[in-house]
Amino acid sequence: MASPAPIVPEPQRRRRASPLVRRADLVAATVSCLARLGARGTTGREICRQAGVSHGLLRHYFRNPDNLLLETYEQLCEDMLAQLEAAALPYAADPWDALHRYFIAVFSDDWAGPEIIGAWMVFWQQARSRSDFAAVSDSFNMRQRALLERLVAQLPGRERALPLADGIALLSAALDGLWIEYYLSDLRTPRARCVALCDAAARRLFTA
Amino acid sequence: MASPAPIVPEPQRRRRASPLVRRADLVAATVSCLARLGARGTTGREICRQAGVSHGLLRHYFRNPDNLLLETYEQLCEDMLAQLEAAALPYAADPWDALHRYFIAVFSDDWAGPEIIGAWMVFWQQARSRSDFAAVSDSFNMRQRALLERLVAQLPGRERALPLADGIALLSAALDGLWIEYYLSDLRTPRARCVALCDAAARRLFTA
DNA sequence: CTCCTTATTAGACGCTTGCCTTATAAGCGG
DNA sequence: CCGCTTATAAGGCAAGCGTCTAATAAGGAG
Repeated sequence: MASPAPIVPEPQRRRRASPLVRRADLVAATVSCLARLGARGTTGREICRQAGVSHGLLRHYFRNPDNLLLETYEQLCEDMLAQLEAAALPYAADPWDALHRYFIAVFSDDWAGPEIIGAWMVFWQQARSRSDFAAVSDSFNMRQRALLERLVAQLPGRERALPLADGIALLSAALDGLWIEYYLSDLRTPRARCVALCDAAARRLFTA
Repeated sequence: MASPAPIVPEPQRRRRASPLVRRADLVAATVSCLARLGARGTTGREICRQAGVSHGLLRHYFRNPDNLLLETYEQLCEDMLAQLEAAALPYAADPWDALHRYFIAVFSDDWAGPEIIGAWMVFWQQARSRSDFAAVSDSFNMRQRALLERLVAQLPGRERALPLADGIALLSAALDGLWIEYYLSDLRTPRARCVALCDAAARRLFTA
């Protein structure tokens, strides 16, 4: 027989990490948890479990789990916006191409990947009841909309069949809708088709 | 001084109700809870609290809270589909008008009202991880899509700028996107504008 | 009116969560 | 090499949840 287990189990490894790294770890674990387990399964303890740290550590970096959630939301939005701008803003001879690159970026694995996309749904839900989440959501939507407007404004063609504001609102809505569709079943509406549909919608909405 | 409270508090009123009524009560309470409190706040006990029954009763009608959730989802889908059909299918001299009525029904207070709309988000979320919810979601989407196809097929005009399938996919996506938009802030994009945008999109997508 | 089904309540149990406190050691400054 | 900061682990506590069991009465059948 093996010797009995020690009464006091030797403490877990404690490799000390830079605060910034640990915060990033926790944020990443939060996204993963939200995507995999949804709002109900995402608890402070579960996040720490996934991050491989003791549950006491959460409090050391964030006041409470909700706070971590909010910060995760902020960072996800920030990252996505930065990436969208990086993809679409560089000069392109053809403005339609810039828009196309924007569409591709929207459906990138970095935001719409199976390990992430589920988190957005939770955040949207929070945005309806919690004002702090709503503020982040509003800011994000406004900035994304502004970027889209900027891209559309570059398109050639003076006469349009639709008021510009309507066209942008519709394109934006279609984008969101396809996103949901992709979210619900990434097989039924694969990424390539989503992008192609966006392209088609843009042509149809912004040319006479 | 009043006499001391009895040791055994007299049991709550027990008015017996028909099983069907009680089930409906619980389902209604579930929707309300989901909309008001989100996925995290919607617990079996909270639902019963809201329905005004003891928490033991849930088990009497449903095997567990998750089961109640699923049944609620099914019923919500069923009701919405029935209402959409009732609104759009009656004969109209002008097929565009039938489509218009369909749009109005989609944004009706019965499904998109502030006391309900939050529930959908939770269900969508469940649909990603739980296969039984996914099945309901798939069925609902297919039937709704079929209805939309039927309405679009009635529209006049042979030549179209877009493949029909693309047009329907885009219109459906725009519908969903506007729905989200309306969900996130029913002030920013009021119902009337949502419907108007849908009308505009349909004209633009299904005429040459 | 009585009895029997069953809708309903009440409570116990084990588990998990969030919050807080305490103890420990990792790693840097001296 | 030593000591101080602080990142980290561990555990206790109350509250809430889901599950299950037992007790009770409401209301129709006879």
